[in-house]
Amino acid sequence: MAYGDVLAALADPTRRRVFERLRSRPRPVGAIARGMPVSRPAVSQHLKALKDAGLVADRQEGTRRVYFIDPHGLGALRRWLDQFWDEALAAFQAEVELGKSEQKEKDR
Amino acid sequence: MAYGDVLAALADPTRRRVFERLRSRPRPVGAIARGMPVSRPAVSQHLKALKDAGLVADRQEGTRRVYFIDPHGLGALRRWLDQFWDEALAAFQAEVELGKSEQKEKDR
DNA sequence: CAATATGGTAAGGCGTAGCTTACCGTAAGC
DNA sequence: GCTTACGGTAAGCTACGCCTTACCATATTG
Repeated sequence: MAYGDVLAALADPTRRRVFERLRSRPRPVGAIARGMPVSRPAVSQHLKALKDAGLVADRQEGTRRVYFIDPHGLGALRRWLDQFWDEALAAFQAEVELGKSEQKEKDR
Repeated sequence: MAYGDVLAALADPTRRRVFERLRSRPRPVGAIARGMPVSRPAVSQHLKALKDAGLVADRQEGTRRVYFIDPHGLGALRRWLDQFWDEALAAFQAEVELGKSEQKEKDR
């Protein structure tokens, strides 16, 4: 749920590919693994990581386990990103306004 | 510049801390490293990674090298996130609309 | 022109993330 | 009730990421 965990989860290319496979619609594990360059257990492990990060959720459906996107994870990332963006932009503006004169010793 | 590189760069907690130190204003390497739990060379390596991902840029200033936020990296991440968010939301809506009846075999 | 400050880079060590194979549990189908 | 499909988990290997210590280059200051 923390944005740090979300970033860590999405950093791995294979895991991101698993995640993006759920973008259009929910899928069971087998369907996700099909056509992937790694084994099905690997996909299961990635799904667990994604779930722990709040990026996906799952429901049991007979013998299958269907995974789908959980908005919480991306929501946390989005909030951090938006806030960071605003602050950085403001700082940049301030920097320009000051004409980057004086206070060279503001390094601390 | 690619969002994948941005995610990988921001996944590491220490590197993220380096990055966030530039949020308020530009700083030279020494000022960034001060008070960090890792050595200055480690910070230099993190800065290189951040720069390669398009998250920071730098300018020479006398004997110092001043780093500051580069909007390109976060911009790429934001675009990906927004697009993903829209598509996932639409898919979720569609799923609900269909009342999750029929097409169980749409697994592919 | 020496002495000092600043910071990039190489080399090496260590921990851990991601993969595979093997195994086990559970639900459905005949 | 057996057999088959589906998928989670454990054990073990390998590779790569991050850190440290050394070293070097450049620029300022006296």
